[in-house]
Amino acid sequence: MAVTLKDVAKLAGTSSAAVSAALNGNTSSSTRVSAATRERIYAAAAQIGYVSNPIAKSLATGKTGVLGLMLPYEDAFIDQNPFCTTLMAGIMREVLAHHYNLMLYTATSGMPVDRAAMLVDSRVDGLLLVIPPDDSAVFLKCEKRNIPYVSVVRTPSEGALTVNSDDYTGGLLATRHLINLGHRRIAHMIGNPLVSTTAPRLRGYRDALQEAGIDTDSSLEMPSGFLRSPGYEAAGRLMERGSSKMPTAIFACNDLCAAGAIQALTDSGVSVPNDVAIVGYDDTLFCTVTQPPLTSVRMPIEEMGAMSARMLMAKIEGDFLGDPQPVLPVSLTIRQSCGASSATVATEAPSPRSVLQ
Amino acid sequence: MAVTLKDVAKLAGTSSAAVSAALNGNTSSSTRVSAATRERIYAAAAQIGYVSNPIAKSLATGKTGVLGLMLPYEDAFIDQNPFCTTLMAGIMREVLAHHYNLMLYTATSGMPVDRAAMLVDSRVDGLLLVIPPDDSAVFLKCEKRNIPYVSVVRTPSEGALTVNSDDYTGGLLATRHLINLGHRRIAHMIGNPLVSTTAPRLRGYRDALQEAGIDTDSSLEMPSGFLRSPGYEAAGRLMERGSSKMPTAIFACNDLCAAGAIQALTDSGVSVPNDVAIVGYDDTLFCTVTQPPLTSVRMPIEEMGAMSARMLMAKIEGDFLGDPQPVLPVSLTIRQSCGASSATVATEAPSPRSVLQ
DNA sequence: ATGAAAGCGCTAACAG
DNA sequence: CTGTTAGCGCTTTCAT
Repeated sequence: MAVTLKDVAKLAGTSSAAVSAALNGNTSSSTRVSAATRERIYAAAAQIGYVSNPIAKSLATGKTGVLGLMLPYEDAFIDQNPFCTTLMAGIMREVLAHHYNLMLYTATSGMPVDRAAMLVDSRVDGLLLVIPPDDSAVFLKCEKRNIPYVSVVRTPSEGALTVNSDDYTGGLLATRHLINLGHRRIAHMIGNPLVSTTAPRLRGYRDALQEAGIDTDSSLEMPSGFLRSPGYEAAGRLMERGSSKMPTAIFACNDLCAAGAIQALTDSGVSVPNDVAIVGYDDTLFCTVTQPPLTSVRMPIEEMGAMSARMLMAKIEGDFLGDPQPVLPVSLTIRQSCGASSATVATEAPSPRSVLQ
Repeated sequence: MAVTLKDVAKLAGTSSAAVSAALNGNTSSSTRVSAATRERIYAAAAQIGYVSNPIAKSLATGKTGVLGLMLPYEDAFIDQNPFCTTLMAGIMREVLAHHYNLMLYTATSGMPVDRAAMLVDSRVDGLLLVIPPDDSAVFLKCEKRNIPYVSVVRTPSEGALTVNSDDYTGGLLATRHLINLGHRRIAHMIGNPLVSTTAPRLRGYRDALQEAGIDTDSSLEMPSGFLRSPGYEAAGRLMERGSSKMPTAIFACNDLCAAGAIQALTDSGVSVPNDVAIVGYDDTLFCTVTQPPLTSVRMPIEEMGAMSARMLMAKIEGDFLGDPQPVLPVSLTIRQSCGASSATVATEAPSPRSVLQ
């Protein structure tokens, strides 16, 4: 059916080994094939429209040139949180640049081991794990079958390759910004304790308060989740405290949650930023659509994707050298939701290990 | 290195053929293996932790169980337009349910044929093409190498499998809604003539005007693109017309564009919806964040993804039966941006062929 | 019901 | 520099 190496060899009057060598550039040291036969091979291949069969190649070499991307849950895309998608853009760019391909998987957190095993199969040379739960069965499978992997957004553990952004500094920047604007009663809407970014951001929040000599108040640390409606509800609970105990500022775990809070406050006639200032996290497109536009902590999501892909490919090819657990820097994009002069961007130098604090 | 069929066979005291048959359920008619040997095989496989090698299987069978997903451009994710990502959610759901896998490709529209050829390789059983340009080299390759494919969002052509939503009716619904609210001077912000959804939506807009006896005014049909800033600028140009000639309503090509328009109008002290009413398209999360919340045409994006995946898998397996060119129904989600009573959802029965008009 | 053997299309040793 | 020969791990006739 399909035209194979052998067909090319026959037409070029040579062996399939020669064709293989010619079409792959070179094998080890020399070029193996002479310029003359190479030309004949090229001509023959072009004439009958030969296309290499990567499956056969993979079986012979044991390499597939494919990375697996394991997303945290089946609806990873649908919540319209741009994290996964922006990450993928960065990953795709590197993957294509290095002539790899990407295979997509999604995992439910409670995935049984045997299902995880199916994913970790011979079709991929390595795996990119996005926000994997710490008890993921996939880790076991990878270790056992010796498959290289890189985790994106996961508390670094001994020997593992991980890519994170500096959540601790993010919490610090957001909270300091509010403190610098004169706020003393600052609430923090906490995302999800099971996600590894939650704890360091909370520490950053607390440390910023402490720096400023402000006592932490655990009733101001509100679990709220990463979506819009929990942000709306959490802000509602805040308002029930009465004006004397109500915070004058909120540091929300992400932009969606912040947008919900803005809505709740506005609906109740509380002015943002005059009565309550708000900082979001992720610096997504939502920040420019909310009224007022949202000040937000920015992390280099696309670069995180790109870096994780580069690390994985280097690991696969055995020439991995750099930092096995990079922590990428964050910054603060200032808009109108805190009443500060806008269009300013405060950048922070990377503090490589602060995520571990 | 890895444990193979042969290892299992040896341990179970049988042949690799028997193991293959046992582990794959059944071959043709009978079960081939007796219950006794089957038990031994299962036990042996479990004992040494056998995992099938899909690469070898693919080479032997000529099937990979992998669909290729070709996205329209390299930054398909990064513009934060949820179309691609929501589509992928639908695709993934079906793909996983049918025990297929998904491989990701992105294509620049001007991709040369040889690069297209690389993508259309033996690693996939079929291709899902998202918003492919009509001159895409991929079509040629697929036809030539006889690889099944389904295009999502593309003008149906003879014999091709395509999935579309009813853009014509979408344009009709949006425009009629504005007309019913008393508007006569209605602008349409046009997305991109190269994208196949643009023309039918424009036709819907024009036909709705005609139905109502309103003359079309080409100066009100403004090219604007799918992003926020062109929407902002287009609204600016509209306002330069002076209040007597300025439209009282806008039908925008998508939500992002509509959000930009809202911003421009609000910035100039023009009230939405009191002075100008706006309808968006896509009914994304942005609709609930804008001020006022945006009335928008909704299309079943996730279902479009799911359907395209199902069609492709059926085609691959040779049992494709249904409509080769389905056109999915759209509806109108009414919020506050037109001044109509909100929380109403006008639904339209599917008009299967109207996209072709 | 079962085992032997012949591939799937390619690469990698090995002789020449 | 080049052709021959084994496989990679699996499925699939074909005898038995």
